Amino acid sequence: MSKKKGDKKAKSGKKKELEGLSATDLAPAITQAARSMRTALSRSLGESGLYAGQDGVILILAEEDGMTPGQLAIRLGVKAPTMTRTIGRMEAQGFLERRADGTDGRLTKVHLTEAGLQTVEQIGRSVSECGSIAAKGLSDKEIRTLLKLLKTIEQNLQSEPSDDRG
Amino acid sequence: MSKKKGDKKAKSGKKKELEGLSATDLAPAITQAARSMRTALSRSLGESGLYAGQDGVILILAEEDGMTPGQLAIRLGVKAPTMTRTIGRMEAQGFLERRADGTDGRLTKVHLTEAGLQTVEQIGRSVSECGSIAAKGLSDKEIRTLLKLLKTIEQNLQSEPSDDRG
DNA sequence: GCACGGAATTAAATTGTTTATTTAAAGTTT
DNA sequence: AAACTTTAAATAAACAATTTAATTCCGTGC
Repeated sequence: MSKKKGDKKAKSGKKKELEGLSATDLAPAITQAARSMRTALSRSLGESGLYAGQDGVILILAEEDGMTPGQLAIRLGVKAPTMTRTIGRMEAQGFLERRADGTDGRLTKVHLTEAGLQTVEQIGRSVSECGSIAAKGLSDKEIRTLLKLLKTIEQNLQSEPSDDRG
Repeated sequence: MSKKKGDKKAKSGKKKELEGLSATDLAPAITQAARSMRTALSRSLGESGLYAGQDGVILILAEEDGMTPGQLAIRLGVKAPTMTRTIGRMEAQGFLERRADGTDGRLTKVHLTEAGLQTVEQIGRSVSECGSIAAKGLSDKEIRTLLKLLKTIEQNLQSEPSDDRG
């Protein structure tokens, strides 16, 4: 077993369910867990007038103000267009504002407003609280294991951008 | 809050608050993993003309045809309106069809069409493949651990409506 | 006959992706 | 140095998923 490294593809004509015996359940499991997490976070975030997906922007900006949309997108793992629109909404909501970069005309710098700054603590609390609720009953070690596993599969998925046919 | 990275208060846990030292990262980690998974699945599914989120409907219907939208929603862990919309689209795409229940006028039964039936195998392959890609480098035991942890946090989140407003 | 409850749907808001367009800096050629 | 080409960043548009709140429709019960 464990033909992990030097893997040859499709060595047998059968269904070879060996590898997929558990991995098949991975996609549904992650999807559901993320949905639940998103819903919980969304609820908690709602008190500050934010939607799930906006929290990360403020948190990152609170650490380093004046980042560009592109940088934010990379940090948050979303595509640039998503970030553009989210920033637009958050600007309309008054949490942040865009400023043109004086040096490079292509760049846009995103800055937290006073209202945005005031949400930082609440957001941190919401995210932390959701994580704690989700992790209830799990040991510290288990949480770290989960985090590590999650990071691994994320890297696996991102290093395979497209399905190589053949 | 001074829970920065590198904060070395990770002594062997005794207090409950210490659990939160890593749990804070849980929400972002799951969110991102799910995003990557969704993107990968979406790509793989695209070959059959389906979108991520539609696959589960067909898979469930393939096991038990004629379920109601409400039942499907519960099985897939989404809310009823989501299912209504997804079913509507899939019906327009020709993968399934709605039929009124003769006995109870409130119910709608969802049935797979011939075209829908033909996608079942491909979907199974896509889901399985994505799981395998995501799980690359992980042992069987690790995958099972991940699955178990995921299920735990999902149950934790769903049993806690988080309605504690004070 | 009328009120209540459940199932499905509609409405409105947002995130997310892919594809395509605009704008500005940088590089290349003449 | 000027004009053209290429690249990079931000954005716009189209498509889908998801949620909550409100509405419609139907069956059951008072």
